Amino acid sequence: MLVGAMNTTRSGRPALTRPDGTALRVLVVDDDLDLAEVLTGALRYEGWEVRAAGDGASAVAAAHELLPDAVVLDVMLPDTDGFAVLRRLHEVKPDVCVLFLTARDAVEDRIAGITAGGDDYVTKPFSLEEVVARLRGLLRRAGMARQLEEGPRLTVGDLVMDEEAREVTRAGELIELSPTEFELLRFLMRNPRRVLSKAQILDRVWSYDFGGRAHVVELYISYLRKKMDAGREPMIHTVRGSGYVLKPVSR
Amino acid sequence: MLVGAMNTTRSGRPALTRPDGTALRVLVVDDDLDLAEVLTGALRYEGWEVRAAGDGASAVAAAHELLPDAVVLDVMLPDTDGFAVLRRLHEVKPDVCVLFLTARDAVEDRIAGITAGGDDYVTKPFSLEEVVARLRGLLRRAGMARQLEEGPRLTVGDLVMDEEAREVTRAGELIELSPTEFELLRFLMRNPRRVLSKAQILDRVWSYDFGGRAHVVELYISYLRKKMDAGREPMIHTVRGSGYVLKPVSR
DNA sequence: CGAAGTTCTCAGGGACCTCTGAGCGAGCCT
DNA sequence: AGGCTCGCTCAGAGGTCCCTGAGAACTTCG
Repeated sequence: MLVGAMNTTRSGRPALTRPDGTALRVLVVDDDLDLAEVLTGALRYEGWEVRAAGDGASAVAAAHELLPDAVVLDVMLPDTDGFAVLRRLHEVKPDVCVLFLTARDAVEDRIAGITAGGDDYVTKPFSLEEVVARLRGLLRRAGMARQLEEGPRLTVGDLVMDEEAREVTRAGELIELSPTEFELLRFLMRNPRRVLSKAQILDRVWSYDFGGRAHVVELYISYLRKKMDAGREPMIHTVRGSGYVLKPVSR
Repeated sequence: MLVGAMNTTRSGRPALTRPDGTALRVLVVDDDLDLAEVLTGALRYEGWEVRAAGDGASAVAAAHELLPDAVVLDVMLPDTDGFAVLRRLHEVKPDVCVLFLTARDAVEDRIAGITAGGDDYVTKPFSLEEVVARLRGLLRRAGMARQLEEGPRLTVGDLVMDEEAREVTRAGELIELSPTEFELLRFLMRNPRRVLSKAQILDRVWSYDFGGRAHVVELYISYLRKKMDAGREPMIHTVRGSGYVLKPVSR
């Protein structure tokens, strides 16, 4: 397979790109360097151009250089608060999308209003899948992202996921999923025909501070199978010793 | 699907545009920078071109550059009062629409006199849904807005809302709603088939200074259900862990 | 000034979700 | 085949999320 001519993610999936076909630019702002590192890696994996900053001042400086399409912004920063940074960022680039990171307890507090513009937020601890999904949603709605293949729906064989309505159907039949089941399936559907290890799944779908064991993944795969593969040709396959694959039914 | 060619809101809804198809231009004038930021974000989210100014002098200057179709104008400004600014604005652009922001106990007489010309006002603290709705109404009545799709009524399945008459019917049957219930339903109807989190709903429907808990949203959803879903196929669905969706009944 | 309506707080209870533990079966190796 | 590892599933504890009734504070209106 030839890549290089086309904008692709490191995972081989087609990337969301800017209208001119270049990579989307994202700025990550968090004073927790480990977390910033993880986020940066995950977003690069999506095929985006990423820069990181550790405080409000360097965030504004970086924004001047990068002119990012989106910013992932920790509300609690050492030097300034989210509102101030947001204002400065909007001065630099008025149409930038913002995804806020916030502690769970702070939600009721000050976030109300910040996100009112159509921006979004996730509460710590979050899963990488969630951050990526929210960011994709923001960029898509902002019209900054040009779709190469996928629409707001994810499709694998007769399995269809509407991320906005949080609805999943198989062969037209509605499948009800719990939040964790939904995120697990989303991760699988975004990586069809690819074996995903239990460790990979844990890293992506579960919160970064989850200490649990791989057994949970087996359990949730089991739940998913019961709900979507029951009485049908199975789409989720076990690769013993390696992990799981989601495949459209072969014919 | 290609976006960008067409004028759409960041929410994906079709936008109100100027007769020539370009984005409507709005000027926000308020010395509370946080509030101005929130308003700016919310109006951009509607697909409009927005600029902000913090005092009367810079408002007039910005108006010269932007030539706005509408102005959101705080009556209390640090340098001059709103009425003086209004006169200057009318010199710059005689047909501009004005939405006043005013404290609840402000002298309603003078406001009434000014708004008699067709302009409108909202009292602080307000909800973003209300500001957006008033502004849409103003622009529509002034003939500045070209309708792309929606008229003054919103329709989801057999549920119909006439925004101007403040009337809601389901299957032709009139449903009486309190002001808050009405705004909540309006927000839901403007985002059908889309899961809205309680935080999002709070941000849009409740006043920006409302410190209450997400619990209120549950309560009002409960009220709405009692009034519009009672004895019928339900249209409001709970998505546990995520929020609520409004969906037309069949499929 | 009383009555009706509206908004919000509080608390109980129920439904659902997540994860643990254990038993069992299936595959793999020698 | 036997023994081992790996994966599947059941059952259930504990926790979280959500719904709803009751009522207090406030506003509006007659």
